[in-house]
Amino acid sequence: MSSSIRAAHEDSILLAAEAVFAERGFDGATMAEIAARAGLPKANLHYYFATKAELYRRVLAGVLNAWLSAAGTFESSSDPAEALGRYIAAKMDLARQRPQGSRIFASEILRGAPEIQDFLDTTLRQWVESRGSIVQKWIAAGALKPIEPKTLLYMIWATTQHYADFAHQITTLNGGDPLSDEDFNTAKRQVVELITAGVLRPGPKG
Amino acid sequence: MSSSIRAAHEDSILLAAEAVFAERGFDGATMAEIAARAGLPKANLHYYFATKAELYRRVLAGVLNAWLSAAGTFESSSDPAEALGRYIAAKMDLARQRPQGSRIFASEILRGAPEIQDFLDTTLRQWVESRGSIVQKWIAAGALKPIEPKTLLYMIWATTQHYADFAHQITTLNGGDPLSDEDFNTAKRQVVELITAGVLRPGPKG
DNA sequence: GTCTATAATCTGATAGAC
DNA sequence: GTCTATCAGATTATAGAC
Repeated sequence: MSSSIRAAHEDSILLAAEAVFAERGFDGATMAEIAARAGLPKANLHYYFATKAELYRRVLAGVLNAWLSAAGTFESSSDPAEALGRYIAAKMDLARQRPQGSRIFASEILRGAPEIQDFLDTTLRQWVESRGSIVQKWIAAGALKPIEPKTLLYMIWATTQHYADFAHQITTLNGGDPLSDEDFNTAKRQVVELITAGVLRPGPKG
Repeated sequence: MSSSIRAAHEDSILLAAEAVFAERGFDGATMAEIAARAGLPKANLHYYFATKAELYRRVLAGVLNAWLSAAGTFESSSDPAEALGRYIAAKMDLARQRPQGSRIFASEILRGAPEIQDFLDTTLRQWVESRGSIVQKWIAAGALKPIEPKTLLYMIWATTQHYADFAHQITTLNGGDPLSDEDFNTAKRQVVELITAGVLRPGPKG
């Protein structure tokens, strides 16, 4: 089945490309390094992906899909602490499990998002508006302190994605060792608690 | 005075280089674009800076100096709310006033910090340890909730630097216009309040 | 579908006249 | 100190045999 060979090779190229783009950025990545890491001759990449930019866009599509999957965990609920906690935890897990995707996204934004401006303008913008409405509803119900919803969202994105994008710095400050699962889970719990404690309106019991 | 011509040209090259490195990253930046933006012929850059890497390192040195300047605002104090609030505000102001520096730093960390590993290992590590001790002291005094100091520091860094590193995304989600001074100052106040409210131990008055 | 050779382009860096 | 011309190397992409 030639189609399964094609699928298998595309997958291994995309996997290698995601790693190289994450480590070197779009301009720093070379087709030669991607080919070497995929275990294929360089010319073979161009058989499956016409250009470096097309390969990059395919990698980005996978990154955005994973982002959307975590974004789907932000659900309306009468309990904002539970809803926010679940979303923050999902974003922390995504940063832990797919750090390369987060780094590629960060690098793309740093460049001015030449390849994903449409995603920002449409999908992301609608998502932010709909989730902003949920936050506004919680505020109106007296469950959250008054706050610009985007400020809260940015803090959640920034903090969770930091564990992927700045993992090298975190490792250095951890004495050279990557965060253990235990340390990461402690951080995840503390991030959830710190943010929810910061936005939840103190109840009548103090 | 040849030395003042030299200083003036070095400054204009460094200024142009900071902009280009921030927009394109190290690999994406070209000496030709830096020269064009500095208003000098390309060969002239090599007269003042032998290599692209040396020019990049000089730019990075300025970035780290600005970072250290803001870091100095984190002082020991009997009032953690005031000390943390001042530090967070200083970091927000730095992100607003020198976004390019923050972006170059982020890009450098994403690459694995090949040029500033020494800074991370020495200066930054000592700074984090000393400030971590201050946070521990506040926790022991019952002023802050128990938390790993690095988790708090990472949240502050991530959130404040997000306003520089992800400014393009923020602009897009703001309808295409950069944040106004008013919106930014509102965000700054809310970030300070959200983080301090999250870590401060509720007093006896609730 | 695979792979070697190579074309075409870009870019960092230098030579050398002024 | 300045600047034009150019070299040398790297990199994307393609040609064409197998």
